[in-house]
Amino acid sequence: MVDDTRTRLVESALRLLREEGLDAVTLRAVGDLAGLSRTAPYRHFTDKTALLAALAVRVITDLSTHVATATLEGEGPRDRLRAFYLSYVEYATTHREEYRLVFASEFLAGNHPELETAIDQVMTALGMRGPWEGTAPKARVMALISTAHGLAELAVAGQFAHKGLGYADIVDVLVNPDGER
Amino acid sequence: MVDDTRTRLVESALRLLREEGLDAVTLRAVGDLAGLSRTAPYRHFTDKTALLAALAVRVITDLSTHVATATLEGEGPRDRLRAFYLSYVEYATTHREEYRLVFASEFLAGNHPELETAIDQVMTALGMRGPWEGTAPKARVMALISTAHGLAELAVAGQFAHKGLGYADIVDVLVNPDGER
DNA sequence: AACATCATGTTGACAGTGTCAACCAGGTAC
DNA sequence: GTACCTGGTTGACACTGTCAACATGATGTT
Repeated sequence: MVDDTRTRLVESALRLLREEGLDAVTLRAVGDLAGLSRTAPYRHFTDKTALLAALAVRVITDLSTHVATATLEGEGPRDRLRAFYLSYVEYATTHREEYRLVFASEFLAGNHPELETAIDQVMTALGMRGPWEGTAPKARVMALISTAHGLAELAVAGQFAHKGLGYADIVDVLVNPDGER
Repeated sequence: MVDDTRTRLVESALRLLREEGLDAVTLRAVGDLAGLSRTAPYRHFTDKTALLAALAVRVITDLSTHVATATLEGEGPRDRLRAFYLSYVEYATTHREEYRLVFASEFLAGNHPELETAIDQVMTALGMRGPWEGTAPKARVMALISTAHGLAELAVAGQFAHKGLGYADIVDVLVNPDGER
């Protein structure tokens, strides 16, 4: 109740993003859907990109919990690694527009500390709960995230289906690099 | 000479992209810089995204040759793998805007077969010339590209520097996953 | 030679967009 | 009771992609 309209704005933006894609997330549309006026977001966000950043924080938190719970279900380290990759990519492909938003160029370039720290926290959380529980140095965590992210983006882009592959095939290679079976 | 103005338009767009960023690549600016009028691009491209797709093809070809030559210099398979990753990420970080363009959402979603096939060719070319020369099945090639791409995007986003790491540190982990030295 | 066609280019106009300035209500503080 | 801040509105602006209409020169056909 404290910041009701602010979250309502973010929620409206999320609905637009999900149902009509990123291009449909316009300040006017967000205001309309929230039952407010076109420039209402300016009372809660300095910028359009600030609104999108807040939205991205929401999305990345969802992604984080989805992956974290799925990863925990793995039994051995290899199982957990596979579960991590699979759940990450699964989320990305079933939430295409949202996933794209998180890594959209505006944030990569821009100064949105709010989002930066959220990404940070999620990354370390994933790394900690990941296959190398607790013992993972930073570089390993980043390698893990890098791979998952690249995988997710190419999967979303349809580069695997395009070649008669599923992303599970790529995950197989990643989990089992030497090809033993 | 055959299609002079078309390539001049692409070249103008590339200059704008490099010097002022993706947002500065507007149809009017491109036309101006090419000494033409605002809507001149419409005689050579159906869309703005079609122009950007042509530009992306140029960029991705550059990236391909850069990585291919660098990779060939590696001596053993591990050296070549490291050279591949390093040169890929190096290109991405020194050509940020261009690299982002190639993987911008419009193309990922859109129907630009021209670009799709260019990506295809480059991918297989890279895979073929990569560390598992010739013998690499499709899934391995895609795993390689996925990792390189994820690495590149996080590097461009500054997620490594942000933690006191260089991308070379991550490459170390990727090339030497078991941490032997 | 005369004419039609087409590729290439131009200007004018239009709907949308992010953004800002100005204004307005209502609650809070002194 | 008056000043002030917060959250909200409308009007306007510059800019964008895009289209329709028009010009013009080259090309080709008869």
